[in-house]
Amino acid sequence: MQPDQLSLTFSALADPTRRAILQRLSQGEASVGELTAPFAISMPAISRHLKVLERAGLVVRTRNAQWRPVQLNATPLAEVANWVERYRQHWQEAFERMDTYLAELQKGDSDAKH
Amino acid sequence: MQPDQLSLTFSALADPTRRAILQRLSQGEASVGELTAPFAISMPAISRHLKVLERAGLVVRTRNAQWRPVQLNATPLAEVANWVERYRQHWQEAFERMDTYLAELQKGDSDAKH
DNA sequence: ATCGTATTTAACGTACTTATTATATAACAA
DNA sequence: TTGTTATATAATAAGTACGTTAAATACGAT
Repeated sequence: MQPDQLSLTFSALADPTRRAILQRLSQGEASVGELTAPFAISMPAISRHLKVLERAGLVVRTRNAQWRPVQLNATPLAEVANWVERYRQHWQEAFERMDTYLAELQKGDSDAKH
Repeated sequence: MQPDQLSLTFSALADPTRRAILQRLSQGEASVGELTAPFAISMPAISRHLKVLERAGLVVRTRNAQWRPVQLNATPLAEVANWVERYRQHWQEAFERMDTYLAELQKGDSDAKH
């Protein structure tokens, strides 16, 4: 049973190296070597990360001589945005409750000074 | 090296069972038994999923007699929304390019009929 | 105390993830 | 052809994930 697209996307995003790769690619395509440079891990490791991103549809790879430029494909992120939006109301309410609570705490504090 | 919060959140969301649990909880708190019922997996398995969600801060658990009601905490999703928003422009452009391409294809088709 | 219900933890198996180093492949250049 | 550069794959190892069943724990009721 292969995972659904959304699970594939979330799982690809669950690694900071891969998110950094996506961020780099948001500024334009890059070769595997260029993507490896900023990290302290080997090129094969990056190559595997790229495979994960590719399987999730988050990058596409072309070919240019001995380089294999990697490009961002952000379209799977639309589904992520849709999914998370359903919870916006919930977290906003939670933050409001937190604010109210902190304000109450503050009030209690200044009362205590008297 | 423990994972950062965002990785923890994405990784918790990368499982369809856990996402279904969150959806259920968005309608109100539930016991572990209630959360297990809709699934074809054992209660210990659900209990583990809940532990993952708890570690990611996506649920909180209270206590009520022998029940341990689980509640949604959507606040970590705010960070997810922020992260993904940075790519909105990219996927919108990609969809536009796709639309343009499909329109071109369509035009080519009708041309071909002549 | 003992029993029943709700839930967690333990023990275990299997499969996946992620890294490493060493080797293979692909394309260009001389 | 031979060498150089860029990248991928193989082999291996350690750690994590996720499911199962069986046993432990926690609480309430009798």
